[in-house]
Amino acid sequence: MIKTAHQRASGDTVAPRRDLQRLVGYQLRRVGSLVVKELSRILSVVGLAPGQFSILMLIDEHISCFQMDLARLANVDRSTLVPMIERLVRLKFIKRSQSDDDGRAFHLQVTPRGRKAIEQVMPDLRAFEETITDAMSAREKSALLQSLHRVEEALLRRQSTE
Amino acid sequence: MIKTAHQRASGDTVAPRRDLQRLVGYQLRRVGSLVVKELSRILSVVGLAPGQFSILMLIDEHISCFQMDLARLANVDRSTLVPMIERLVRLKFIKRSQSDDDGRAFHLQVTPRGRKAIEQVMPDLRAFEETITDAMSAREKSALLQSLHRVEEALLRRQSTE
DNA sequence: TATTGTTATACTCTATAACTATA
DNA sequence: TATAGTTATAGAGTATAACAATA
Repeated sequence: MIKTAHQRASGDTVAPRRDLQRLVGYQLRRVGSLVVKELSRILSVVGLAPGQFSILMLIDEHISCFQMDLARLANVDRSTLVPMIERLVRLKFIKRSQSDDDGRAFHLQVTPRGRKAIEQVMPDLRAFEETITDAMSAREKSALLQSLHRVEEALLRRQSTE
Repeated sequence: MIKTAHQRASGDTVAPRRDLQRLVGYQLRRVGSLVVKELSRILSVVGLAPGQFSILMLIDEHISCFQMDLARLANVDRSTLVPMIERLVRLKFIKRSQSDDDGRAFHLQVTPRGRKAIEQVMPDLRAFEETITDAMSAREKSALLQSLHRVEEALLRRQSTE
């Protein structure tokens, strides 16, 4: 009695997984992409994608920073930032102003409109946080966060020594 | 005394982060993208990207599955799979054979060559696992993995109720 | 010479909608 | 009608290399 693919439910797979699920790297990638998918939905009400919003948040936290600062903070190449910054400027969520001290660089600042977008979306983001840490105790939650920070540091270390 | 962006070291940011680092969702996305970056490097020796390799692994674990099975297992749309499958077939890492029971569907199976690619890359992947769980005890590691599975389940639940 | 930012280009991952062939 | 898979298309995120302007 053979089932079609669509007749198989989630827990009813073709064969058992072996060790894929036990790989932290695999699981991080998997969960990361699910998070992005959900964030896309939430952030679409202000017209931003997850990456763009995270840049907006970083600018908000680092008043009057340069793009090179952001590249380092977000762990991306400076060229990656260009279209994101462009998008945020076009939506008038941030303001660029040439630095007096350095003619090559631009100060980036969140505008009131950008602040409003952040505020508008925060309740949903907090609800999202609640969802993903649903069945966890406060202790578990902070352990998870700490582990994630450790993984991040290990990855950054590894990256810089190559 | 103003520093240029490049003079600022990693721990020496323009202003302190506030709560971004404490958001599990943000941190998962951040770490997820670092993982992908590193996996890209590791897997490039067999000519695969992280997504493509994860599909190869899933096929290996679910002998003779259909693309619809994979879509569910990998949490992606069936159309997303097409170019990945194509790539794996072109590299002769998997084999497609039409199902006798269902003329629409194809059985997917890893070839010896595909197995070899997996084996070739496993040592580096294991070393990568070591790196990212570097300073963690066995207890911490399994707690992290468990938390990640919980987050995944919560996300899948949320996704399916929309 | 080195740095900031841009441009051109390319690849991966992702989805939606419309399509073909089969059930 | 519904399902398996494809195609066309689009957007997001990522990087490398070469460039202009400035330091």
